[in-house]
Amino acid sequence: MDATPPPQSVPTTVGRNGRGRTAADEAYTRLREDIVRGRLMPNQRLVEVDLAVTLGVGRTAVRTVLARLEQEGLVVHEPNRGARVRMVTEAEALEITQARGALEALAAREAATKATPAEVAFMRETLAHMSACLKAGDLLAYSDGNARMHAKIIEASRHHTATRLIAGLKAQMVRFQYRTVLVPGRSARSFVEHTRIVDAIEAADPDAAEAAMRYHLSHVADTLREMTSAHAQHHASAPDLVHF
Amino acid sequence: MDATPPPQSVPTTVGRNGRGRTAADEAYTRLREDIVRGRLMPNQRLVEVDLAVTLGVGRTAVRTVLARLEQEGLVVHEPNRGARVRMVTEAEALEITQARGALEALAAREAATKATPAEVAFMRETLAHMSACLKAGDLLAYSDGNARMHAKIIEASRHHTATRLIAGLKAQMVRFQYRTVLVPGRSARSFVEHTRIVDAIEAADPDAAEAAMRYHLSHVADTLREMTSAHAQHHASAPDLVHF
DNA sequence: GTCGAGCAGATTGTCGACAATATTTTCACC
DNA sequence: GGTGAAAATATTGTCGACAATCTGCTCGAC
Repeated sequence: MDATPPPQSVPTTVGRNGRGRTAADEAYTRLREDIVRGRLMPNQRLVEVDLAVTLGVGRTAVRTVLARLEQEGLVVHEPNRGARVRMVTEAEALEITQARGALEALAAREAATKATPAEVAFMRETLAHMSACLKAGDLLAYSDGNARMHAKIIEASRHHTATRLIAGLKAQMVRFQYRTVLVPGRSARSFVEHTRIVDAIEAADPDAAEAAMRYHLSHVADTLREMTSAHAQHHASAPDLVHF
Repeated sequence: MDATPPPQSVPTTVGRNGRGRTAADEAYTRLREDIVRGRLMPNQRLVEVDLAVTLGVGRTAVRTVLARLEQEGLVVHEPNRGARVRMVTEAEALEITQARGALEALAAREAATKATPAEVAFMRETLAHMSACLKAGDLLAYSDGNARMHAKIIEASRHHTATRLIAGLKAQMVRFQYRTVLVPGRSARSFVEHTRIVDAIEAADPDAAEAAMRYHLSHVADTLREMTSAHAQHHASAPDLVHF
């Protein structure tokens, strides 16, 4: 009842290997998603055979997947003692936010000299959309627009290294993005800050763009810092969203 | 003569597993070193069986090692086509330097509030040592002191995330550190810049420390930019060193 | 002579089995 | 009844073997 029925081939996820995508890659994507989306709790043990069964691949594949995830910082692995989902403390979350901020400031600077008119136009549209959401009081939609905005700036920077590093940092934070603060009144200020950033990018002024982004992100970090100290007092307070 | 003699155990590198260090870890360290130290050329193919023989481990271990190195950005891996040492272009080197600069600026900021008196003292000593090297014209020794200084600042920041990211970026650059520029007169200015950074850290002034580091690193990036464009003209010019 | 089909050779992807290590349980002894 | 050794269990570390895939080459048709 609990043993894998037959050792007969492996039609589980495979069937047809989706063009160049190996089964291990598939497993990597799936497990990564499970961790990032929070379906696997922090500190939860990751037993190789269990994962192999779940993901429909051999233990070897699971092993390389775990190695990748460890290097990525999503998993910790002690020799002979197995792997666990990495626990990200609030202090670490602050660190990650700071590092991400430093890199996004660089991205903004680069975007100021490299963004195409189409990209700037997209930013303007997003800005308008965000403004509308703000007026309508739809903070969740505002947060989405916010994410799109930052993604566009990063894309416009054409800075492969910064993009890669930011993506990695973001993955470690997703758990926190689901329960981060929206301090009352923060949205309005956030919107103004974003407007300044786009202005600087459109004006092709790298220094101004970097400074504006830095200013914006320092506020985000401050907000996060306040949140964590508040969190220490009354646990599980209001449902929150940080506005980047 | 060329086949591994007997399937008898594996005393190759092992003998006694150096306390918690698995054979795969050993292999990882060794291969990483070989890439970083330049013993393996960029774009060189990394055939799994060959590496297995060289490193004295099985192919499975090699495979996880390659997965880690790929995630780390030292190796590229195409499905069914194997792995190669990643080729870092000069444009990418500039990117990496910029990203590293952004993170080191953050580290300097943190160091300003977290450095211990002992750490500041060490920086002062290093500064004095660098000054002496400069007077003696020993640029190689100066470069060493320079590296120690930056390492100390990063350590003093106690910023685990920034430290980790910087280490990763550094590894990708080592090949370039062996052939980067020392523009005439750069050392003297570099020394002044370092002094300002340490001053700010000692004064526990985060803004000043970050600004000083940013100023310093922008010069490094400029130098690197000039070098790469010059490199395009007359290849393999003077032996060079970049002063961070 | 050039082009494509088809056939080696080499290399990677995947798996199950065995050995080594850590963890838990059992049980004899004080 | 508590304590420690020693077996039993669970899990990871490692390997070789087989299948799938890619690469380069040969060879026949046009």
